[in-house]
Amino acid sequence: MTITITDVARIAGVSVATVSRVINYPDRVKESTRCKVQKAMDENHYVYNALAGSLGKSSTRTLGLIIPTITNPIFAVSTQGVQSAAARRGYSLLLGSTEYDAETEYNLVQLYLEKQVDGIVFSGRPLNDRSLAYMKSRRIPYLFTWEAVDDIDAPHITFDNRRAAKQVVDYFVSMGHRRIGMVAGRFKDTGRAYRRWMGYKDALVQWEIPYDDKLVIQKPYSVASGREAATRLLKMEEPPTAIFCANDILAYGAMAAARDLGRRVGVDVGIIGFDDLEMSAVMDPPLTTVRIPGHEMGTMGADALIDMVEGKKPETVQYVLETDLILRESVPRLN
Amino acid sequence: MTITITDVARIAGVSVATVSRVINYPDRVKESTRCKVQKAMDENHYVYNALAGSLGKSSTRTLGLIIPTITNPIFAVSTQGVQSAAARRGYSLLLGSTEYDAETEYNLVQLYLEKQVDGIVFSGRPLNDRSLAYMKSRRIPYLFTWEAVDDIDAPHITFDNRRAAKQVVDYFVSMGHRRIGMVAGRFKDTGRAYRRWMGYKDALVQWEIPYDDKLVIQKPYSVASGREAATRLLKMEEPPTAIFCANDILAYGAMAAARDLGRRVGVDVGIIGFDDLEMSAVMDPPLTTVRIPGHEMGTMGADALIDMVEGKKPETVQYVLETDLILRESVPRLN
DNA sequence: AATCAATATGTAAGCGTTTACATTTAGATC
DNA sequence: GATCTAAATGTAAACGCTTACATATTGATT
Repeated sequence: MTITITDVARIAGVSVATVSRVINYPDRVKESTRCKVQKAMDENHYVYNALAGSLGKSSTRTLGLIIPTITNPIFAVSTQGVQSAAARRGYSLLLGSTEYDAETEYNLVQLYLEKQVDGIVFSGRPLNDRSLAYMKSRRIPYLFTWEAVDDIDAPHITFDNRRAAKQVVDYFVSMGHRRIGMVAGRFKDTGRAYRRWMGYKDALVQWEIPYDDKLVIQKPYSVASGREAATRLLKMEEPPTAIFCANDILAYGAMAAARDLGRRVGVDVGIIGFDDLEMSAVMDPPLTTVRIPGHEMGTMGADALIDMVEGKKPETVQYVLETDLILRESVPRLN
Repeated sequence: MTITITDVARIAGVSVATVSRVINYPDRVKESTRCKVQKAMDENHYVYNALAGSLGKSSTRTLGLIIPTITNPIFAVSTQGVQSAAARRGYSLLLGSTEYDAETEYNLVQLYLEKQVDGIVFSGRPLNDRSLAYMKSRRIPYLFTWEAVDDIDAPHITFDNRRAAKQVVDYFVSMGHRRIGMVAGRFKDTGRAYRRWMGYKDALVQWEIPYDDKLVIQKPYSVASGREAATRLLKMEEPPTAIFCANDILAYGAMAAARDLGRRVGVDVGIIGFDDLEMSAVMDPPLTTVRIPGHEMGTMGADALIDMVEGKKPETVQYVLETDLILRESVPRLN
């Protein structure tokens, strides 16, 4: 029923090896026969079977990418980076999300290995130590993005979550804020959430502001939980004048919370986010936030991984990309 | 180097067929031998080779999904739907985006076919007639989401873009608006954009409002272009009192444009979006928009496709899901 | 103990490629 | 035209699994 390389060979009157060559190394076959074969393929609507092909070669020219969730637009941009860089070099992408679940992540790793991907890009530290152990036991390359993973001997392309978070709080302080709350991500979900909290604390230490437990609320990343958390903070007897949200999604929720309570963002209360999503610039007021190199991180990650796959580069790429605090109008200067 | 089914068989002292059976049909092998084999697999860190497996069976248990872009969050939600429904039934997903380019789409289809996917979910009508012809020439099932494709004999799971758009304009009219602009998507990019424009016109006809060319601007979907287009509309000598944006992303831009020009959304000018993204509820003011069944469309699409793949259902699923106009505060009542 | 039907396992031929190696062909050199 | 080298093509053995079919084992039934 389906036509194979063998059929094409028969029709064109050549051997299967020759057909395989016109597919893989066209310039190793004489032009006249190449045309004959090409014609036979076209006329019979031959479709290459990549499964069989990869079984013969060692490689599938496929990368696996693991992200927390596709639902947060920020992972869409890094994913697009990985995808486009991979495509540019002739690789395709297997995409999977963990939804912050360690077991799901492990299954994903296993699936990828079974599907014989040539390499895996992780977004952040693996949630599951088994995932890592599994990877190490195999011989395929992998790397980390989104978060440095110091204790693991693998390359990473990342940015400094802790430092970026500290800069946020530094800025609040420079605007006269001393009582600063934080809507953090859940530390058990991601190391990034934890690092950003560390950065928050670093700044407090530097500016000699006592750490207050009640000012920090861990929440999953969603608009609704940002709203809840910020509502709680703003309703305290002694509410913060500024709130650092661990990502823009949470910040949007926090802005809504402030409005609900009649506090004007950028006038009565300061809010800063993290990620610089496309929408942040058109919030009312425009949201001050940390721009992270999502797309770049993706492309560099894919490129570095492919280099490893193809044995081109040393295995110790350790890039730390720059972040920028984008100043907009969501932070008032306190008299 | 890598350990295969043959190694496992040798170690466990059984035949390869038996090993294959413990992998695929565990209950067809006696418990004692199953344990022996399992042990041999575990101790030697055997990893199943899905490539070789699929070559033997007919199926890869993999679906291909084609979306316009991963960058618009609304496709993230339908993608997540497809993904989760597929996973639930033991299928994995190959994800690719066309970026609204016909050639890219065709390449994607070709890639999927080469990778032997069991079926393909399209998001909207194929941009490229060759894609479609190609699909038809193969024997693998496919279906459409996001948009009915009447002239193609394939199932679809969709919603009525035209009707939903008409309801938007109906609502504007019911609030006293007669001069209504539209920031539309580009008709050449998607049929959905065109359909929504048709719905806009349907309403104008019904309410006997003359169609004015200058009130409709086609733009690619981005915040920036929404802002541009709305700016242009609002700066007209006789500006619209209401603007229908073909998606929420454009609407966010339009809201910013209104603010830039000192027009209060929901008071001086009405804006309605389309998609009901998570953020729309926390815009200032909260954005009135059309909620579409993105997640449901995804899950139903995947389920229907898998049914087809597995030969379970008639091939003529034609679901039209419901949309809802979510009334919030971005539309003023005109005196 | 013989018979029979399940049940469990083994044998070996695919699945559609790739590729090392062998063979043929072509073109250049004398 | 004989010789040699390089280029073009062919042969056949992998790659790691599945599965139809054959064979062996088991246990119930008589």
